[in-house]
Amino acid sequence: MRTAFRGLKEEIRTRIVEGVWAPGELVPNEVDLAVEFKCARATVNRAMRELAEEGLIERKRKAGTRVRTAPLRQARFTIPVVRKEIEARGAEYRYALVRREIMQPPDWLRARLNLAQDDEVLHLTCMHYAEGNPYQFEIRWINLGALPKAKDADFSKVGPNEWLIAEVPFSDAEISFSATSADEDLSQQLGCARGDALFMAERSTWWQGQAITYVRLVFQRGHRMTTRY
Amino acid sequence: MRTAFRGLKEEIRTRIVEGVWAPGELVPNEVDLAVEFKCARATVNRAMRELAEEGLIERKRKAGTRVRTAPLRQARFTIPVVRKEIEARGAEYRYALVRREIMQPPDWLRARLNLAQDDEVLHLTCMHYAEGNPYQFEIRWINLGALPKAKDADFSKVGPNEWLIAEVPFSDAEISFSATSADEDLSQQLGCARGDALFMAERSTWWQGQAITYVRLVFQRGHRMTTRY
DNA sequence: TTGGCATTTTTGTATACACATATACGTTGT
DNA sequence: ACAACGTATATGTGTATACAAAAATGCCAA
Repeated sequence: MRTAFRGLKEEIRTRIVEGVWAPGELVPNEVDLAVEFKCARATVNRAMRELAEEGLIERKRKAGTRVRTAPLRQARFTIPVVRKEIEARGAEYRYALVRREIMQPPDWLRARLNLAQDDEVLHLTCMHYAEGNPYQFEIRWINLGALPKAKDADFSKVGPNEWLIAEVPFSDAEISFSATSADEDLSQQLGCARGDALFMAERSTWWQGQAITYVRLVFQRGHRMTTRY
Repeated sequence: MRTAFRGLKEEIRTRIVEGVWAPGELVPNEVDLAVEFKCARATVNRAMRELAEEGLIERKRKAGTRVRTAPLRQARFTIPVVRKEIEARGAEYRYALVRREIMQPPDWLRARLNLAQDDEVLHLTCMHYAEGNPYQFEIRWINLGALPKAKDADFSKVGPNEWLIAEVPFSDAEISFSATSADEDLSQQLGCARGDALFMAERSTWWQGQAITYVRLVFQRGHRMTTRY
């Protein structure tokens, strides 16, 4: 309980999880709590605001603050750079460029990224290894219309992800997770059987309304993405 | 720009994404920004604190605030109740209890939930349908040692998830996502071929140090979990 | 009864001020 | 050269105060 608002937050949190303040019930207002805890209203306000942010309580002017009946369960994932993810586990990271090709985008990609008629794309496939074992297969397309520099970049040593982060650090993205079946290519690269179920992430990235890249990341067999909340 | 700190936040954000303040660079300190924007330092502080929370900038006392070189990419998922998820899309939701059984927990479950020697578990399997089509297969174990009430609950109309949310609304959980291959049971229930790759979520739930439940949620073929960030 | 308006309560935001705390950096002493 | 120490500085937190904005409530009039 180093600081007041933190202590307050925890106190309120325990009162809620222990059921002192039941779901749906009205929590005392800020002024009353400030009196009870002998602090300023601003301090109560900060504690409550953060708890609302976390989805534990619901606040409305005049109506007051109440404990959520159905708590808003939300989990937060940090999307790691694959190299750091591997190194964080104390494993040795290795990268390899598998294929590189400049091409006209297929229709599905043109639609997905909303590309212009004459935009070309750089198509890359890469492998990421952890401790020598296949870890992640990366299939990427980069919009050369938005990022012509990518044509001259050397992706044999540094993966496109890290290159892009250095080049376009702040972008909007849509990410989705799903399962996919290992085709011939995937089973070869990831060292698994054809038809194995693999965890896959797809990400489309934009910067100032322009499509930058679309990537599929297919993980080794048995991969799990975990978080607590 | 309804409120000052929001406007400030957006202004700072654009300066960062547009590259006015480059990655790794020091941004002006709170006092200077307060002068520039003609507001109080507390207002600047709030804007900056939230941006740090979002992973855009990094703050250290005395050292100042700098733009993150590798922006902390983090996505937030709201974990929905399956019924609401389906109804939110305007589809009709239907639920069915497939199996119900009270049993001794298998060893792997005992280990995972850290169960006592004589704890029994309620094993349930259920189906969730959207617009009449299989949507999600639920395989659940509830620790009767912690929640004896569950023995008498009627899970034929309301799914165990919704029952549990009403019963133990605020719990800690660990969730993980992966891919699994459809076995005989899954392919039957979800109407897909054996061996199909399916997206799966697993969740272990605790309340005050006691294991409540472990559940596997296997989704229909082709399911995606998507978010923007 | 019902619709609309004014009142009042509660949270939301902003300000000025104070002090705490971490820590980069320069200074001093060996 | 290097370690120890002190100091300055930027962020972190807390308080008192003020006004704004939303919205539930009650009142009044048609």
